[in-house]
Amino acid sequence: MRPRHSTLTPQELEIMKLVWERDSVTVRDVYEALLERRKIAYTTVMTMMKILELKGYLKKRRQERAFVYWPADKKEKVIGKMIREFMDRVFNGSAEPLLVHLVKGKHIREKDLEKVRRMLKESK
Amino acid sequence: MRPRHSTLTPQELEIMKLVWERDSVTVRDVYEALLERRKIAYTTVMTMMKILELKGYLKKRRQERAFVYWPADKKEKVIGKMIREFMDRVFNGSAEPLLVHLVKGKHIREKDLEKVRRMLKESK
DNA sequence: CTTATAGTACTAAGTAACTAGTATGTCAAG
DNA sequence: CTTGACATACTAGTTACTTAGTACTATAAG
Repeated sequence: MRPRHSTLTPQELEIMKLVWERDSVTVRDVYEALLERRKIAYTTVMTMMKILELKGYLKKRRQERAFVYWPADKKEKVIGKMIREFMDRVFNGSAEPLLVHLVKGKHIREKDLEKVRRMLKESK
Repeated sequence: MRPRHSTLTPQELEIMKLVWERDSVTVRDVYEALLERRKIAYTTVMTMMKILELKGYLKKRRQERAFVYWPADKKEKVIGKMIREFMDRVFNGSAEPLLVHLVKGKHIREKDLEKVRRMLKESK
């Protein structure tokens, strides 16, 4: 049996990002935002948001005829879990090799490095 | 249509880690290593490794009766791509918010922070 | 009132991911 | 020579993920 994704799937994340940007949304709001990037059906978005509600990422209430959805948790909390899951899966749970990759690899621009240096100085 | 995973799936990664640890392996090697953690069928491992070869992550040659597999790319390269994919998907491609999460969140132990400070000092 | 619009509910279906069974062939032991 | 061990090849099934069509309902416009 295939295990269920413990965090947001790619498409779910794409929708959640839009919701977090807007605090509360209708299916139509998300549909129109997604349409600007790619072809997608209204009912597809509806299905995805129903799943997100089922999984506990969205809450909803009726407002007139349509449902209004809003995030159940703060973005930082959910993203934090995704980072944790990634570190567990890829680096067996330790952050250090991830940091080494980020610093040694070409992943970071100099501007970002400077910001991290300041953050680290503050958290000393 | 559902898009194919551009990087290693969780189960694929689990196998690749074992291969990288050992340089070259048979299906049986991987099978026995996986068995120590969970119940799995020999043919399941074989299928997965065939897929990994098909996707270009493994190479193989016949050695006597069995195939011997070895990694097509270095671990650092593949993991680097996974980090890049993660940053793209979750943070729209920028490393900075990931670093902020790592430093501000509870993800890093003090010992690791110290190591990063040293690394950053050297890369100044 | 009829019709267009906009929403939900329900159903369906394709593909990737994951798992494993069955068939087949080869080699070594007895 | 038969049998057991062990390898691959082929086939197949389940579930998650993703997408979307169709039916139905309620509201608003003409």
